[in-house]
Amino acid sequence: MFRFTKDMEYALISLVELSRLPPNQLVSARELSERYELPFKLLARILQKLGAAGVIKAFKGPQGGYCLVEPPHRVKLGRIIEAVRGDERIADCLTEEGSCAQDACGCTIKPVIELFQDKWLNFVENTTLDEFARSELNPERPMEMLG
Amino acid sequence: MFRFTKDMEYALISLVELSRLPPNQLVSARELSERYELPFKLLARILQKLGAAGVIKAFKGPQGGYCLVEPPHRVKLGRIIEAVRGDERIADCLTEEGSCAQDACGCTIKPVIELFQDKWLNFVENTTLDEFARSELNPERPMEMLG
DNA sequence: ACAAATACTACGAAAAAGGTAGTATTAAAG
DNA sequence: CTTTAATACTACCTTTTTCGTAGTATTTGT
Repeated sequence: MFRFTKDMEYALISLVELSRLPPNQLVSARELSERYELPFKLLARILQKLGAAGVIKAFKGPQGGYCLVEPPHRVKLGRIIEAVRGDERIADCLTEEGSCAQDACGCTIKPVIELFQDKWLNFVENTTLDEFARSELNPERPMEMLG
Repeated sequence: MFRFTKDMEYALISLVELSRLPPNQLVSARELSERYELPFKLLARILQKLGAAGVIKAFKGPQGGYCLVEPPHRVKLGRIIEAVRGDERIADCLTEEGSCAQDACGCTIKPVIELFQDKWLNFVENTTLDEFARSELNPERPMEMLG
């Protein structure tokens, strides 16, 4: 449990990159994929999820790409997880309201998981993208090398 | 990412149960398995891990079973995770010291993951078993029903 | 000696994660 | 209006992890 998935890793790499972008500038999936040597198609799909969730904005066509919708300090970690994973819950028996989905869900440990869920939510809702954006990434190919 | 595994669920159910045990009393894997309708062999293996990690103490033979080694407020969540999962890290590129295992680990996002890891560790090291033990469990078969 | 408990290991099925491929759609640029 | 470079979507496959079962060994109280 609680392993960092590639999906989340790629999403954060991309979002940190977007966080450093000058205003009105875009980065394409191709650029990100080459700079950090990430599988293009997979990365593209993740960016599409972030786009569908409204975390980033997409522009089609030549010279297209992505940019953030809001400034990094407004982007909560929880929203990123929700966009990439589909939801933020740590167990199936928890709905959005924090109660069992079915009546007889057989989740004997639900109260314990709810406590865990509360603590987890408090964590992801109080961590924002700018905290990550301050970290240094290590691209395989720096900007200068890419035409 | 960050899903509650069955291993952790079964471990917490067991540990909460052990937390409520009167002094000098034991609970066996069989009892726990029947009371909460958990797969016996799987549960036994998890308890063995907790035993090997020194979280609980095992007694063999008839009338044997398990009990906590320390009081619940001394048992950190991190120790439970470590016992059940093998380690507490959220990504492979993090060693115990928080640095890359290999020199060229290709982990471009390491600094970001380190930040995440710090926050995660802070969470699991500041949460103890007694917080969970206060929750109510919902056994399939209450004590009275078991002989 | 017997029975009841833990300890250990190997194996297999199911689910999730990680990745590839192909096609459709959009839009800028000539 | 054709080309081209970008995103959007879907289906499929491989690998890894999780989940569970089975069998055997070991310990220990009666």
